[in-house]
Amino acid sequence: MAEEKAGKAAGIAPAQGAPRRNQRPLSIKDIARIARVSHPTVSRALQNSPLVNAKTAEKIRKIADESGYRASAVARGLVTRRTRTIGLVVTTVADPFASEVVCGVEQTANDHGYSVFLADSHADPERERKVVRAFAERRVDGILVTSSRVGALYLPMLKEMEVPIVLVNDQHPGAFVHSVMIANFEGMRAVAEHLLGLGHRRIAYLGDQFGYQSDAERLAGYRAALEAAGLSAAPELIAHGNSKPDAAMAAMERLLAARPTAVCCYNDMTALGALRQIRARGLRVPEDFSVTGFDDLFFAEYLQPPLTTVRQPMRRMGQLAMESLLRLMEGEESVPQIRVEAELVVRASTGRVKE
Amino acid sequence: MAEEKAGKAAGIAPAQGAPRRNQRPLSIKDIARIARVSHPTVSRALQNSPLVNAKTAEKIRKIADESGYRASAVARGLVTRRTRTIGLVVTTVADPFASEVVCGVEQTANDHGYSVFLADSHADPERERKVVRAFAERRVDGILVTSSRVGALYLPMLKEMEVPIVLVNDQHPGAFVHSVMIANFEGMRAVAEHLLGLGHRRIAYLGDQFGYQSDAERLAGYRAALEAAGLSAAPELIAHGNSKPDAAMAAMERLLAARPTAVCCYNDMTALGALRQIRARGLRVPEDFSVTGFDDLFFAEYLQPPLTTVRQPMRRMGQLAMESLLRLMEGEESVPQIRVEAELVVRASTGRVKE
DNA sequence: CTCTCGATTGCACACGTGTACGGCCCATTC
DNA sequence: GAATGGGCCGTACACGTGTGCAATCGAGAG
Repeated sequence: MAEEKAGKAAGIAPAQGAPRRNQRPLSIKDIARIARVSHPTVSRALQNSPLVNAKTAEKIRKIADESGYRASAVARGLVTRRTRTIGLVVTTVADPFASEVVCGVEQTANDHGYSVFLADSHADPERERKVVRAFAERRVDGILVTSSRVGALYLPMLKEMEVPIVLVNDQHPGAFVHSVMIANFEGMRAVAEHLLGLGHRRIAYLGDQFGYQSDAERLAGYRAALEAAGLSAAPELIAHGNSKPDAAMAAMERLLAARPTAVCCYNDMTALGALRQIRARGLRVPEDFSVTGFDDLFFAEYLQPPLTTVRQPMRRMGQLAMESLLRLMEGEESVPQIRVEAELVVRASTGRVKE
Repeated sequence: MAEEKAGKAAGIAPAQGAPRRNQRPLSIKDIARIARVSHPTVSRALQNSPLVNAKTAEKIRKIADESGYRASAVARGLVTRRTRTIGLVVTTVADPFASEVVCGVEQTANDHGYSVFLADSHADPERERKVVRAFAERRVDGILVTSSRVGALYLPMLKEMEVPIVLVNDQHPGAFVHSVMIANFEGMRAVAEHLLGLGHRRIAYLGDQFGYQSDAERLAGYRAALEAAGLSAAPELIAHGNSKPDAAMAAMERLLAARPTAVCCYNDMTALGALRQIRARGLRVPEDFSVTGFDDLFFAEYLQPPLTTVRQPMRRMGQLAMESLLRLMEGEESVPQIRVEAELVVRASTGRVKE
């Protein structure tokens, strides 16, 4: 374990200046005093209201700009009842899929003048309670969830605060919320068909036990492909991990006992573990065994061999989700559910079945 | 106190209709009316102030709890001048290193009642301006930066808002801020020594042109190891990318012309690209060529072969940074700079030099 | 019985911004 | 010359919470 130690900085003087602790930022009233007008006039001028004389408005804006005045979003939020703030929940930012979505969300949020509160739920009920409480107290205008493990009692809590909610890649049966989803069924069916086309007949499925709707749909896509080829998905060819590589290794070990020649993984993280286990068994990829992923995370094309997978436009999905949320926050009624196409990306981790 | 009827003259219950758009959350005054006390008493009761009678305080808390009251952090922030909010800047959340740090930061921030505003700078000056402006308007209590590409004029802008700042893994010469850093020099020296110990003599360095301080320190560590072994770092054995795999591929191609037998990469992302280029040249790792990384990102041990690298406790570093920021925000004067030890992790991507 | 003091509680502000409303000044119109 | 009206600006609130201060009440002390 790494230990930290205090750097022996040259001198005890972190003193960078005067005690500026009580220095408060200047307010609209300070600007008003300088410009010799009342503060409402300043307020209007800064909003480019047509109610103020063009000349004085210009003067006021100049003063505000030169003095480095920054309007308090806090005070404004209090009176307008809109904070221009959203809450973004993820299971963990450390997951590459979530990171990409967060990136897309943050970008479009900022482009529209919204700031985002980030919260990690870690799939921990206690922490989820705190997140909901925090968002409620912060008076966020909307909520966006990318947590794939939203608990049954979690969403209702969110619901309580009477604010629009958008989910990414998760849709509970009877959900009261909007969502942006990937075409799970079609995507997984496409990889399975790809493997069938390469001659594979014993194809395994390695899912995510916490994948809920997503896992169910992908599994269904896998099943559909097999059945269309006149095969049936044998129970011993199906196992579940938790989207972490080490759990995938364990699950893959069980699957190998059933002698498959290929495996469809729930996502790329799972494929990472599967690949390792397969190699540990002395099998070569793709000569002896084929592996597929889902997501097309940044590392997929840099693996050895590069991973055949299904691409999700993750950043774009974050953007779409945020755009839906923006419309909902504007009061629009008919914001549609969004379904994004998945794209099969064939690389070198899949090959013709060995004779 | 006079009992006020909350209902309007029309007397129609607003609880039914779909348009709950104007439904405002209940305030401290609503609770006060129900409890038949004044609102300051409610305020004090909810703060567990000893100034209110234990019985009434209990009653008030019960009412607040049952009615689902949530204190407005917005209003509180306005009057107390402290929002209990921090701004977190990253170059991009989509980078695994940043994600891990963010995770650590968010966790400890929330544990201390702080919410975090996340902002992506994307190393874009225009976007950086907007981030600073947003944080200033939101009246954040502190700022945390994990952007490895902080521009020269970016930090001064941050400085303007008179708020404590903590940097992670970046330290500008003459910096006015606090920071948490990894032992870049020692870490890179350790991997270089490891390669020297395996008999390598022509060892290349593949850096990050935007790594600034970090790159300079790691390069220095590499140099120090070579010189201690009586070697000198030839210029043709040094190249720079930008921490993205494809740029690393291009840089690695140039390096290979100098016929090295091993390469020290600035970080794991760089190693990803280097590995691919090396293989494209028909070289086997580690039989023909050795590769090392830095960071120990989640995928490092799942690469084929598993990557020898230097571990950074990224999440812990985020935690430490947040803890420093907390102390600074509490007004502590003597918060030390923090330096974290790096740990060499030897795996299979490095081997004895080929005869 | 009166005075004093401590325990509670309410009143009146403040925080920084937005906005309905009224008032002033000046030009135009009859 | 007076009435009208529009442009511009200030006054007076409101938003929801925190806090200094005064007021009230009851009990114990003298």
